[in-house]
Amino acid sequence: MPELPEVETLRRNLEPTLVGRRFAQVDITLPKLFLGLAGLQPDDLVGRRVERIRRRAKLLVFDLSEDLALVFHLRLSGQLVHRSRDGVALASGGHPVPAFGAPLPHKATHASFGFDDGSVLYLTDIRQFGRIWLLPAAMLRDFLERSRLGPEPLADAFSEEQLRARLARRPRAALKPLLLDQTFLGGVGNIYADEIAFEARLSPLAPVGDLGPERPADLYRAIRSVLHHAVTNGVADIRNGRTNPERDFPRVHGRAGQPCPRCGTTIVKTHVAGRGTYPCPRCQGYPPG
DNA sequence: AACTACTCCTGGAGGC
DNA sequence: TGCCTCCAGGAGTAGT
Repeated sequence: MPELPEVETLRRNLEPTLVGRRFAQVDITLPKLFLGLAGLQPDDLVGRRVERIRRRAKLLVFDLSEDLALVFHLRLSGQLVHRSRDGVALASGGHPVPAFGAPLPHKATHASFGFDDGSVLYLTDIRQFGRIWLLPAAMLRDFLERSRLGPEPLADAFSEEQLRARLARRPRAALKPLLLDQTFLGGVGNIYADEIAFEARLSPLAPVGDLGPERPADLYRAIRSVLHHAVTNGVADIRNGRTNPERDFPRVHGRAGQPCPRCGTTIVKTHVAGRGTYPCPRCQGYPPG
């Protein structure tokens, strides 16, 4: 599930509660989700301290003492919950099912990390697609480069000019598949791709080479504003594809049959790149032609 | 290079 | 109630 805003929110939540803590005990109950590089095993975490928590695209990266790194990818349904020795919620984030306040471990809790203060970090992942990598810090750069992730859309270094240059390299690609391509841009997933296309008033099927001179600027502003808004004001709240009608976000994703918040036209559901896609036919000129 | 289809999984929703 | 199908916020791989 979690896309850039959810992972960034999780990172900000965990930072104050985990940095400085030492691993005391590690329990991996679903072995396939743990990938130790250079022969590292889960128990190699014990005694290591969390020095820093970073994010790259949808990856959550723990820099550890003694030159190790622990990397999480929550994929579709992973969540992390950090609880104190007494079971008090310290921090949580990721996929909201099961509810963050539910008893832990849940039957889908596949890894737990105990710390020196008695607190525990639980990884719960119903669909088992999430992964954890433990690797030497010296391998982290290669590890990240191998996935060829595109630029960080919220970084200062990500400019409109950079976006234009990257669009120019893929002129025949349709907008939504390009936004989902992690080598084009790091961190956008299915919900935010729809929200960005809506904000920019662009069809998810529009070939980006046909946007004309002005629209890339709209797209750039939409990428920045949609992701920034989500990180700042709280993230998407969806349960199994159903939008929570109490919230104004997402504005179009999951809202087939509801009126467009801009023009009132009924939002439709279609499939683009094999993913459920929700455009406003009028605002976004969908379908084209 | 750039599509699609299939794969890894579980579980909730809705049709009958 | 049960059974069935479809769908779900990701991404790697294989085929065309």
